[in-house]
Amino acid sequence: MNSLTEENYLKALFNLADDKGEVSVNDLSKSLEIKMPTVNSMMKKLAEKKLVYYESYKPLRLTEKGKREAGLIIRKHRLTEMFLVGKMNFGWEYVHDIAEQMEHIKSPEFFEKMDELLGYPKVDPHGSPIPDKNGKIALKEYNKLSECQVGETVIFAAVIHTSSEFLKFLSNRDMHLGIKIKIKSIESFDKSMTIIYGKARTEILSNIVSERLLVEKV
Amino acid sequence: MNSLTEENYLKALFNLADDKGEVSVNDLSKSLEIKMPTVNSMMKKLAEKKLVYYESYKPLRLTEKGKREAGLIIRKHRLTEMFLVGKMNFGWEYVHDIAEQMEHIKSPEFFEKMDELLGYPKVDPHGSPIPDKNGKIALKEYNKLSECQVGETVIFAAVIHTSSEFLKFLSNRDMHLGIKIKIKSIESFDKSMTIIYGKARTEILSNIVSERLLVEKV
DNA sequence: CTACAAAGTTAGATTACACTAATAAAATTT
DNA sequence: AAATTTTATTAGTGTAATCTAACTTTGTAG
Repeated sequence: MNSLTEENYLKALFNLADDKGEVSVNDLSKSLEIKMPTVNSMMKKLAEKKLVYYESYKPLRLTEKGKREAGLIIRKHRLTEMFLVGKMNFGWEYVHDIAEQMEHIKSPEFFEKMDELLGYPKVDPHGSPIPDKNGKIALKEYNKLSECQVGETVIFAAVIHTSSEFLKFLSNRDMHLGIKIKIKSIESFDKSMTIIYGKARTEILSNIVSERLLVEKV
Repeated sequence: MNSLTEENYLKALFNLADDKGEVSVNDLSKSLEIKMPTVNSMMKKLAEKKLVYYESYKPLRLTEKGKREAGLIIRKHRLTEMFLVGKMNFGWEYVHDIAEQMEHIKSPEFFEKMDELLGYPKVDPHGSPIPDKNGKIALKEYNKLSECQVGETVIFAAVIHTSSEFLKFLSNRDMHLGIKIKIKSIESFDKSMTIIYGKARTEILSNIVSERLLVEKV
C-alpha cells in the first residue's frame, strides 16, 4: 500500500509525463512545490517499489505498475468530481479541491457505487477522460480551439489547467461542455478570436483562453 | 489546523469520556492501539494547543475547544454514514470504514451539502445523534433493551459498539431501527430474552445482544 | 501498612518526509 | 572549447509520530 505522499508523487508524474512518458526531477519538484532533494530521494524509494524507472541524471518514467496505480488515483479523483457535480449539485469550479482529498480514500466499493450511480461516465465535468478499473486512460483526439481556422464549427469538449477562476469565467458566459462554437474571425496581431455560440451569442476570447479550450471537429 | 493523527486522538477522547468527561491514558492507548508513552506525549501536545486538560497522573479531559473539535469530526463521520446509507444505498454494516476516512476531509461546503441533501437529519443510520455545527451533541435518553422488563413494549432506537458482523446479524433478522419490540420473557439463568416484533416474529436474544440494543419506552 | 501490580512517565531510538548547503553532472552560451 | 547556468545528487538536519526499556507514582490485596 502506498502512502498519501507517494500517491501524490505518482499522480504528478502521470500528469506531467510528455509524449515519451518522461518527466524531469525539476518539473516534478515545481509541480509538487517540494524541493528537488526531497523529490530525488522519493524517486529512489518509488524505484525500489517498482513504480518508477530511475537512473541518475536521466528523466523519470513511471513503470507499468506505476502508471496503473496513478491511473487508479486519477480515476477516483475524476469519478468524485463527476459525482459532486452530477449528484450533489456542485458547480464545476468547486469540485477539484474536494476530489483532491477524496482520491486517497481506500474503498473500492465506494467508487464502484459512485460509478454505478453515475451510469459509468467516460469523462469528468471538465471533459477529462476517466481511467478504467485498470487505471487505463483513453486518449482523446482533441484540438486546441486556438489551433482552429476561421469559419470552422467545433464542439467544446474539455478544458485544460482548470483553475476555479477560469471555470467561473466560462460559466459566466454560458460556455458549457458540448456547445457548438463557430469561429468568426481571428485577429492576426494577438490571435484573439471572435466566436459565435448558443443563441447567436458573440464573444471575443484572448489567445490565453482559446489555448485552454479543447474542441472536437464536426 | 489539527493533523489527521490529532483528530483521531480527539475523537477517541470524546467517545471514551465517562459521565465526568474523564478518560485514562491506558484506555485511550488501548482504544487507539497506540502505546502509552506515545499517547502520553501526544496529550502534552494537545494540552499545549488547549484541546486537553493534562496533569501528570490525573485522568484526561477535553477542554471546551477540544470537545467542539471532536464533535465536529464526529458530525462529519455521522453525516457521511447517513449519506452513504440514504443516498448511495449502502447497507448500515458497510459505512463505518468509509466514514472513518471521510471524516478527515476539509471542506465545510461538502458536509453542508450532504446535510442539506439529507434534509438535516438528527441521527445516523445506527441511531447515534449527529452533532450540530458547533460540535454540540444532543444526549438521548435511551435504555438498554437488557434493562427492560417482561411485558414492556419498546421502540428500537440505536445500536452501540456497532461491528459490521453484529449489524449483519440484526439485518438478517429484519431488526431495523424504529421497529416495536415486545418482551415476552427473560430467562433468569442467562438473561436471554424472547421478543416479539414485526409480523408476530419471535426471536431469542442473548444478553450480549440485548445489552447492545438501545430502546425508547412508549 | 507494606508489598506488589497496574498505570503513567521519561529517555532514547526509529521511520517517513520535509528542508538547506555543498557538490557534481549536463546543458547552454559565448 | 571554455565558461556559465541549470539540473541533479549527496550529506546532514529537523519534526511528527511511532516504538522499547527503564523508572516512578498510584492503587490494591494481603
